[in-house]
Amino acid sequence: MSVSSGSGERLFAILDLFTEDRLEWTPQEIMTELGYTRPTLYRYLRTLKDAGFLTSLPGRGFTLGPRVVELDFLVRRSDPVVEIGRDQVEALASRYPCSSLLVRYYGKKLLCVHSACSIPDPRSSYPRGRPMPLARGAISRAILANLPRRQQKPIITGALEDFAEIGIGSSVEDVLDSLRAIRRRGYSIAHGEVTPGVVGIAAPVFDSGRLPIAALCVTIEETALKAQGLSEAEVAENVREAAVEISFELAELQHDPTEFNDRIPADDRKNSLIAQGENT
Amino acid sequence: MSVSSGSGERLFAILDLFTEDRLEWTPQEIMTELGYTRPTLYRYLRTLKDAGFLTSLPGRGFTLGPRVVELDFLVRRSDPVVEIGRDQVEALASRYPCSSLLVRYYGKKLLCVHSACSIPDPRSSYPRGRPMPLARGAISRAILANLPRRQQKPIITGALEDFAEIGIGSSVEDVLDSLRAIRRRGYSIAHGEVTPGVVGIAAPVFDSGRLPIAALCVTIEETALKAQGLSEAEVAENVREAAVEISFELAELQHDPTEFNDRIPADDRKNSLIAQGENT
DNA sequence: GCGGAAATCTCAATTATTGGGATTTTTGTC
DNA sequence: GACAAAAATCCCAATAATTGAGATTTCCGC
Repeated sequence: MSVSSGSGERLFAILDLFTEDRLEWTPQEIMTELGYTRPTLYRYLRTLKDAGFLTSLPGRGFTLGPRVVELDFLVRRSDPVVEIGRDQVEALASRYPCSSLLVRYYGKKLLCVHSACSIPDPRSSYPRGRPMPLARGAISRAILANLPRRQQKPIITGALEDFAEIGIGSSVEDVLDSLRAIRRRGYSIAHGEVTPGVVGIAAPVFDSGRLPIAALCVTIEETALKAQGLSEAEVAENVREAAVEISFELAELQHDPTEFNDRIPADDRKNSLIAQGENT
Repeated sequence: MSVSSGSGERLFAILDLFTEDRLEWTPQEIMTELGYTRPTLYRYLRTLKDAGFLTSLPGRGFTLGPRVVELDFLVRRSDPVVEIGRDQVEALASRYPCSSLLVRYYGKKLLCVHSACSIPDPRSSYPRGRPMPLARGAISRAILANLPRRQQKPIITGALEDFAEIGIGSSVEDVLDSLRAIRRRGYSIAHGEVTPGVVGIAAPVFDSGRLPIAALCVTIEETALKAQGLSEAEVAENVREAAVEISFELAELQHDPTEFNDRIPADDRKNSLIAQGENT
């Protein structure tokens, strides 16, 4: 679809090399990886460095640079979901021995945008910025269950095995039924789908157009739940309410945007939501 | 010096439009601001959007996108100063009723890379990613005092009025003297330079090459200091020690880099430090 | 200070970017 | 649901900017 040309995209291709398991690249490595010629690559690197997106480590090559940090600050400021959700996230974390996350739905990806943690050594850590797959876990389903059919279908068929394995359903229709139930209930629960022994409890956050744009989630050790004499349903109800509160405040904001000089990003109507963040 | 051409730079010029007081831009506004033609601009916007650096708000134009968030996550992972300093920052915040910051020195800018706060409504808030000027405040001087002469000179002459106003010195030589004292003492203190009534106490963090790459800082209300019966020197001593500890752990890391698969960004030897982050 | 590697420069060829204007898609309104 | 205005995209020839081979300079470790 996208013609994949343009020197801009070749610039960004360099940034795309930097991943969680590879945070440093030497020019030589980039050259062989992307096949750019030497002068060209160095020109690109220079541009990226001047812009602050890369910074050179003395003998080791390049890493991501300070401009990224600066921009993230601006993003935090411009995202009402973060602004509004922060309090709820922290409230949940202090109420239960858990880590609680606010995860935004960006087209094809889930991205944690805020998190808090009230236990010493969390086994599954999802700090801001860490992407998560759109096919596993409570968060995933909280979102998925509330998408319009049109969008559910391709995702489900694309990850049918996953759903079967989890026990959500083995046919598309089965899965849809399960999702319908989740939608009605207002929250989703997952047992050890991401981390063994950890329960995930998530509820959707809606924009004023009834579309799910994020999910609020609490992850808590199964043992901790028992130790505290808590029922999953009880926690879930709190998560749901908190998510509803966030949705409500978001809607309020949109009707009276003076409070916040911004609005929820939502892309082309086609996708009903933002459709970007491709890595390839 | 930089020839300021290249379509890459014109792409980044669009990102540079987004600032703290202007988080949304419509294509029209960008066109008139940067003077790009319509098809070109839309092409650029598309590239930026596909890369996830921008996202379109339905009727309102564009904002910064999720890719920024994702990249910041990677930066946090790759920056040992953050990784190591986090604990010290939080320890200071919990010891005093203050906000404590870890600020990195990026060539011409100071950028907060981590902060913690232990008071309800901090009057001067410096969360991660917010840049600060290189000519005012305790942080500034903690860094400046420990730079090699070569680098001090231009900065001092460039902001002589500021220094005079603060009372650091009215001639370059005076300022240098003051800085020498600060260097010897190991920390710097500023009274209400950034926010009236708030004291800033900062100490430098060094990389293994003896160059200041960051500063640890505690900002505390003058009244709070008194109320707690604390002396500035006492707090300062703790800040200094914490900063020394960070420097020490950093040096350790560099000698045995196996613990952390990364190292401190430090640019061309010319500048002894990272020299980028230009906005223009 | 020397030698090898890394980064930058020069400049002509060429390719990919540009932009005027038509066209299509989207959005808001009736 | 349909209409008009605005927004975004498409088309394609002209052209200006990017590209890359190789020479040259700078950097870095010894």
